[in-house]
Amino acid sequence: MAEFPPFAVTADLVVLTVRDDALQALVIRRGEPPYEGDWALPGGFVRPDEDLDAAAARELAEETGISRDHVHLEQLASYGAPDRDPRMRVVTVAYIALAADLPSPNAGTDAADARWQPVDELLAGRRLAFDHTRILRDGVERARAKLEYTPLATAFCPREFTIAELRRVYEVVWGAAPDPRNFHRKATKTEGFVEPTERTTTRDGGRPARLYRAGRAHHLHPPLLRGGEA
Amino acid sequence: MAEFPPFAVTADLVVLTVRDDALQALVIRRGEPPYEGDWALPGGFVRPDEDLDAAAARELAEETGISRDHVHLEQLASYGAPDRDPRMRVVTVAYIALAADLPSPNAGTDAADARWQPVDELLAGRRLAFDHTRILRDGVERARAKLEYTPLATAFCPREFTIAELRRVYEVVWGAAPDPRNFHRKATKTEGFVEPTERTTTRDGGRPARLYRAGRAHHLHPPLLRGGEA
DNA sequence: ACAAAAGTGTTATTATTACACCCATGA
DNA sequence: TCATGGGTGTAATAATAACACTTTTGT
Repeated sequence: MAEFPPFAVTADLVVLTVRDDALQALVIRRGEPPYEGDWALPGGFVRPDEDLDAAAARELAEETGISRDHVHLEQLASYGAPDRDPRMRVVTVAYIALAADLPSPNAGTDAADARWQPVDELLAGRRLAFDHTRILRDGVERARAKLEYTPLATAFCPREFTIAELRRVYEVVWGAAPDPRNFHRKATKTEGFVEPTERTTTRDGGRPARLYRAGRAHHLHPPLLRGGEA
Repeated sequence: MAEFPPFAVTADLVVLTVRDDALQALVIRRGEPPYEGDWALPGGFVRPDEDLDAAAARELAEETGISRDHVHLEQLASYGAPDRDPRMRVVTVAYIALAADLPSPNAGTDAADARWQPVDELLAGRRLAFDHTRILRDGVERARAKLEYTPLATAFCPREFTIAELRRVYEVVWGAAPDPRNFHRKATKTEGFVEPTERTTTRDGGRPARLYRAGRAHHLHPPLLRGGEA
């Protein structure tokens, strides 16, 4: 029908992991203008016959080699200010991807230079290309909020993990450490949060810790609340 | 940059209100193919120099006459399956708009026929055009979830309202009635949820009820939880 | 006086917090 | 045996849920 203004549509990714006791995001150095040489979030054009989620999964695989089975991938929000890209009118559908610390930091084929960087540094000091600082901030806030009332923290852990490893996710993402003893009870007794295996490990030192897998719940009841807010 | 696949981008709206003791959504009858004669969510193309939020606010004003100051408007999600519109490749950025019951049900200039309809009926029986049933379902679920941990229920109330009116929002949106006495305490004592005025009303019958205004908080601490979930 | 809805008090149950303390391993 | 972290017990506090009861209006 009729006329309509043409837009470019991209899928961009806030890929988060817990690495070296910090929440880190994947950033890619731009090889061409605009913002040449600056760091940016990974992403690219949605193809003509591709759904948005599929585009995000494809970009994730291209830039990191992570397959869709090993991440939590969810749509974050869309960004479409008229001047956000000086070349043309672009609407970006942003996704967050949460993954366990990965074997290879950057195994991309597409990216000239890709690396993990702590989100605190990315949000504080340097500027990312386009409005990617804003997108990253929104993605981190989404992840922080969802740790409260969903079992999403397990997405940052390998397939089998100890309660202490799960707790470290909360420490790092929230920047505040829950009490280890109370956290243990909460995690093991909240229905569907984690499921025990028969195996144990001593990789964290001390007494052997039981290994768990992610449970089946989509929500935590009751939630794990951070302290008061404003 | 160079080549990129062109997309049409629309902003569509899930406009919700509490009306006749039911959660209702605004739907518009389509005057042309495809889906001619079917009901659809209001919305339209984003203009070449318009931000996404501005497009949503403009469509809302055009279809309902509601100004941005009198609604809660927030981005919901984007939908871009390749075949969701048979005419062309369209990505829709969906918004939810929550408003108090309105003076005029439909005062649109754009819409041939617009009306409020209970979301239960829209989600159960009839089919909306395109993937709008899915979008509506997602929007309703977002609203339900946010009532738990934000003061968003006040968005469904007029500027001054009684605690009973606020409680009826929860009754209708959740389909479960909180205890009036406990709800009263929770609403009045949770920091920033509601603020008392000097005025009272007897419009609900019985003893006069104090009128309140929406508070300044963005989150409820502690949250108002629905019963258990799966 | 009565119905109807507002609002307060009280108690049992449940969840959170802050610890003391024991357990099982490696060195 | 000691250090290290895993895991359980317990008591104080806070939040929730259920419901008796008083208050203030309209009719």
